[in-house]
Amino acid sequence: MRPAREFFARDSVDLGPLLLGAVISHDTDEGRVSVRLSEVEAYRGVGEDPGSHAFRGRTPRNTVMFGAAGHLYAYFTYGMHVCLNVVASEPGHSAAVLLRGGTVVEGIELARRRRAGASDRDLARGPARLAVALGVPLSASGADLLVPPFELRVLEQPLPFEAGPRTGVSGAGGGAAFPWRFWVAGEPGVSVYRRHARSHD
DNA sequence: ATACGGATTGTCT
DNA sequence: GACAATCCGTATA
Repeated sequence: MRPAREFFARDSVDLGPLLLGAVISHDTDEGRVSVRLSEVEAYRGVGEDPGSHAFRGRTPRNTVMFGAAGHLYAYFTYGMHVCLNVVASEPGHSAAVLLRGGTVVEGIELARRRRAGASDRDLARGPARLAVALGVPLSASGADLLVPPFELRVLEQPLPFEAGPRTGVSGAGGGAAFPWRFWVAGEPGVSVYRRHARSHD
């Protein structure tokens, strides 16, 4: 089903699992690519989640996290990668769900071109890879995911899922204190867990 | 104005 | 398993 905006206006930790099995589509003049999500991570807001971009309050970058649910929060990181989030929670709050991985279910030829050299399994397996496969640029941050060129369909019946520590989050936001990484067991689109370089102590 | 490090990935060992 | 790539956002002065 294509959910109404209220569907996204809830705690990101609750929304995350509901996005597993959902299909996100993006249209460009090159065509449509759709990805079925198999892994996500929840981030909460101001003062409550040290791993969140919104932890220290509103800034130019994270402003869209404070806006309406169901919009796209895209950010640039490591000097070269774009990652995508679905904004959750309600206006004035700030929370989002990071799309960490999935499998391409439509437009696989276009996705292969965008991810030249990657195996089919790796096309959208990982947050930055997923953004490339879908062809979503950083400039799309703030876009409403409920209207074209995006489409988001979720399952009527939520899938069983597993939860664990978030990947790549260092410091107080990492580790078992925030087990807000959610994935569908056995799905090929689940990324390899790589402990953050700085979590070795 | 400057310094630091990152919600990652690909390549090499 | 280890490391480089690469540049923007944020904090500090």
